[in-house]
Amino acid sequence: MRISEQAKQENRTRILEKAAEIFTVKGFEDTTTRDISLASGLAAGTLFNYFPSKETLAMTMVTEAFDQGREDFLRRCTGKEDLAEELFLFVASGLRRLRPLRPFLGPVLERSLSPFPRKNVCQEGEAARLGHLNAVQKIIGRHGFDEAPDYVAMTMYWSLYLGILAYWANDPSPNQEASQALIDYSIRMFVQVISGAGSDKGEADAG
Amino acid sequence: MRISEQAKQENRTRILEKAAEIFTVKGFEDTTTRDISLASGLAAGTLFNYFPSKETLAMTMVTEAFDQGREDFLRRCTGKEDLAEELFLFVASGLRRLRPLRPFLGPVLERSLSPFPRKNVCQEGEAARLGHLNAVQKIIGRHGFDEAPDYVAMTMYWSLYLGILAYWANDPSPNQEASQALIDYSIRMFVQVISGAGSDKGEADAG
DNA sequence: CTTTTTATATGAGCATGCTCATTTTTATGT
DNA sequence: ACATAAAAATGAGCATGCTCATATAAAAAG
Repeated sequence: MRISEQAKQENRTRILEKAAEIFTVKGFEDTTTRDISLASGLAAGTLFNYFPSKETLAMTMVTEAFDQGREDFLRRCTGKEDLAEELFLFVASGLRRLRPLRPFLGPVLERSLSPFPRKNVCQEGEAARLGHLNAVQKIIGRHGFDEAPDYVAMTMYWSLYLGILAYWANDPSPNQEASQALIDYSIRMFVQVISGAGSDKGEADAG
Repeated sequence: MRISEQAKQENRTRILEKAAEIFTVKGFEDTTTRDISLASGLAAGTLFNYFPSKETLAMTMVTEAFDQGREDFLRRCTGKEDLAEELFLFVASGLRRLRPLRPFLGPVLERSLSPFPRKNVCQEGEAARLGHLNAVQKIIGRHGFDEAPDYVAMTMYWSLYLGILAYWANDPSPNQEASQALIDYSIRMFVQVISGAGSDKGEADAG
């Protein structure tokens, strides 16, 4: 069978749309790939011609949200914010775009964004993480921290960011205000670290 | 069929031993529950009379390591450490006991310890987290922070701790020295937060 | 218009975590 | 000893993510 480029794009789009719909209603884990295929008018196996895994399919939406969030950020950023303010704006821009995906975000992010070592790393997940961290590094650079933060700082940033996502993903307060304090604290803490606060190592040595 | 209490305990122990062996060689994900059952001299289904899921089976080992780590900590703690030192000792004691499980720890901890919302929460995982956090609270209390840390502080702690575990789980340096810096920084950062450094909220408001 | 080539759709089928009706073994009561 | 009840072992079977040989439709070549 051969299909027009247009039909192919339409299939891909339809899969993403239907998947988002069903994920939202039934959750990520209770939605089967057969559900999605059939709802998209395709056979069970065909879905995997478009996305190599259920995880990648979901992460495609997340990655898109991340990208849009970054664009929003660039548009909203005035350049007059201090480092903490700018990071807050950056994180908030991302969350705003992730908002529609919130009902099924938990299991997806847990699998794909986690820094725990795994066998089959999801490509989209890696890309999302690197893209995000890269943007953070750029922001930091613009604020005059010439020496790039080391692995310690960036590892801590990612840990805190995942914590924010996890908390925010099931923050029951109407507009996720409860998450704001967490974001605020986390960012301020991170800024302190890369500002070199307490940068003498080995104070507590108890190995 | 009815089996002596002794035989039952022996089965349980054998399952745990064999599972650890095979996990270590093949990794968590490449080990099937059938592998474990057969190696333990049991039929495929029998394993699930002893552990409700593969995840719980693995987490049983993790929980045991956590518990032993806590005991070690109490034994090694002199009471003269400052807060950061004591927390460092606590974390190090846990890691020491987790060491044998390192080869297959990644996927297990990712699933079971993650704060991301999921449908089927693993009981052992919840217990491990609460036990750990509880111990941390106690340590903090002993150091004269009467008002218990709020959810923000404890959420941040857990985020940082998971980051430590993830980094440590595949830290290639001979004795995981590279993880020490991360632990050190993370703990010092946490101590700063609960010490009230920058406790005025809402400085960066960009929602 | 026919043939050939190529890209894609298809659904049977596999592996695996887990369930459950059934079978088997032990303990208890007489 | 024997019968009955309780507890645990068993393996067939299910759901589901994913693979792959095959079928099929469009495009290219003749």
